[in-house]
Amino acid sequence: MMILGTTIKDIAKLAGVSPATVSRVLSGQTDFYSEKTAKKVQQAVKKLGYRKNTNAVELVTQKSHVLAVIISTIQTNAADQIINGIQETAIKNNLDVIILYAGEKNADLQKKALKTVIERSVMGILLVAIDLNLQNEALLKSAKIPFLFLSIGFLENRFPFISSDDFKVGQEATQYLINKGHTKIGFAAANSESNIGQLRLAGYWKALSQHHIKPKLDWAYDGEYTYEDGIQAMNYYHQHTDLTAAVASSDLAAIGMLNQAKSLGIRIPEDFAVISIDGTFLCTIMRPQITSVTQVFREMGVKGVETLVKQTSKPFKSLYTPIKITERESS
Amino acid sequence: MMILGTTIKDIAKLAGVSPATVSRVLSGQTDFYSEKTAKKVQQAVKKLGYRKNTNAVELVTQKSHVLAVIISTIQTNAADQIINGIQETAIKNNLDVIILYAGEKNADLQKKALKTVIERSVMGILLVAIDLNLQNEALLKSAKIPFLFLSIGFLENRFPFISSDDFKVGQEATQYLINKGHTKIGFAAANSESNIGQLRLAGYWKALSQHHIKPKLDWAYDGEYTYEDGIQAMNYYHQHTDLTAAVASSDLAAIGMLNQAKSLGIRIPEDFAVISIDGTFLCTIMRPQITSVTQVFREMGVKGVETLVKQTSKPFKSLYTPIKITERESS
DNA sequence: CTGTTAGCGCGTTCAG
DNA sequence: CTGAACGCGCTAACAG
Repeated sequence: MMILGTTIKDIAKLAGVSPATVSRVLSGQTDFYSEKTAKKVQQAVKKLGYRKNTNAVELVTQKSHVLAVIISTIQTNAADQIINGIQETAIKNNLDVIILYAGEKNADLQKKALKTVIERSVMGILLVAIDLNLQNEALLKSAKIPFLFLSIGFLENRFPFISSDDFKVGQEATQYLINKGHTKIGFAAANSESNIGQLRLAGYWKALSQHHIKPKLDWAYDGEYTYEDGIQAMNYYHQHTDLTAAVASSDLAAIGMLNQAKSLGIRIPEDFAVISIDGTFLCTIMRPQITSVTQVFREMGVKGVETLVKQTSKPFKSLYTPIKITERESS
Repeated sequence: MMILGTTIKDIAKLAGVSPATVSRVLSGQTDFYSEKTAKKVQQAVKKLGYRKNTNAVELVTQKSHVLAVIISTIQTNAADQIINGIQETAIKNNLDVIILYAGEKNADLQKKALKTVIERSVMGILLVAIDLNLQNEALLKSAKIPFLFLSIGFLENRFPFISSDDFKVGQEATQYLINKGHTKIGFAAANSESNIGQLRLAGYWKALSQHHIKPKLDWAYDGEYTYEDGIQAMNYYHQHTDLTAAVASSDLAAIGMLNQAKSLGIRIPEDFAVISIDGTFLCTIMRPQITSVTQVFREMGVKGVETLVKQTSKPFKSLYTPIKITERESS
């Protein structure tokens, strides 16, 4: 239920001017009205408690200042960092930000979120860690609203994105462990069905092969970034392999590995080294602190908004943000 | 920039009917049109790729199906649970949810978020862990939009809210430690300037006094729910007190205490017991796992939406959600 | 069952 | 500098 408020007509009447004049004053069009009328209008506004009707404004102007962020369920604060970057940059550009949750692998929720923002004709859409199904891809494209994927990359530039180079992520993580003297290196919670997972695995294999290491098939343990997947991976490694180190596909997965290692009496990093992918605050509050391939999530958000704002008619160029190894205590 | 799409007029023309009929078909008003016309309309829609203009709809109907959630960046672990509850319940009630970040103690950001949702005349506003300043309180009230605070309570029913009973939170946490045999009990990162902090402290003192324990002034160590505050509290306790246990005002603060204890060679729980307030997943991934006063954040979200939906003209009744002690390894 | 008319609140011509 | 008139896209009221 919407409560009808005072309109520019009401305040026009009270101020003794026309609605058009009120509109000019309120939308801050300098030099199109006299000081005197401006004051009259502002007094009337204060008295009646006017509030703008954005629906009407956007309907007539055919423009929106709203930037929509569609996000999948947050498990770590990676998304928090991205959102902080988005928010800050949006403010600089005079944009309002609305965030919609699309759940996790829930096509219906995704669709609902997409429809919501499309039907409101937002000025742009940022998709954070969203894995769209085909139908929703079509929906997104048909809307003709500028959009950009964040923290998720695509092959062959299927969609514009800003993310880490996940091949390099896998490669550098593995290279780091090799440099530490390891030769039997796993990849835990690899998520091999996703683009990201495949790219990281490819990087992992590349690094191994560069050092003439032949990975066994079960060195890559599948999973989905979760704490539980980390636990299971460590369990499996312990029972079935002689690995001495592993890359974990997320901070949370790494924590699962650490905890399970402790349960099994495996010392980290003496018996087993772990490097995680993400580098959120979780890495620093764990003991041992977790070495990570650190992604610059905040920067993804910043760059994402900037790209959308500078948007011309030509398509976006996708962009890789830098990664770095942050050495801590788990390796 | 908004791209003009096809309107009901366009599809009306193609289908050979009037815009009103198109509107009826599209808004699913059953029994107000024939099968035949419905089909004609739907074909035209498919061909032209129509998408609804929600601004126009809301402008004319004076109604919105959008529920706005304003959220602060603090407590983001808990906020996830609240949002899940909100989202799920919103879907059941055919509501769209938009989330706005209001930063942390940032009056300008708060104001911006409030204005954004107010000027869009959302059907309701849920404020999650938001501490409004006076000016923004006035803004919120003046909007005449139903609202509700979540996870934050007020004295004297100044605003409607759904939260844990923070007096009880402080009292039961303390009582738990007393039951464990402790008599020298601190309260870390107490946040004594906030309503919540004061209520919890009051509960803490009550529990102590019920057992004839006279707390020293410096047993309550101030702070703001953060990891760093937890570290500092433990440091202080170690240097200046002979406490054997403490309540931590958040899971993150508790983690800070645990880590600092480890650095100082203090064993948890043998030398020092900790119970944290919140009970998010952080408690279970730490080693030792952290005993907590567990709040039902998800339920706050569910109840919040339900309350807003059932809203009549009379004011909300505020509501306490249950708490429980979840014993783990830190005590 | 369907078309016509009117108007939601606002910004924007176009005259004055 | 200001007002009158128009229309954004849509639904609701009222006829037919």
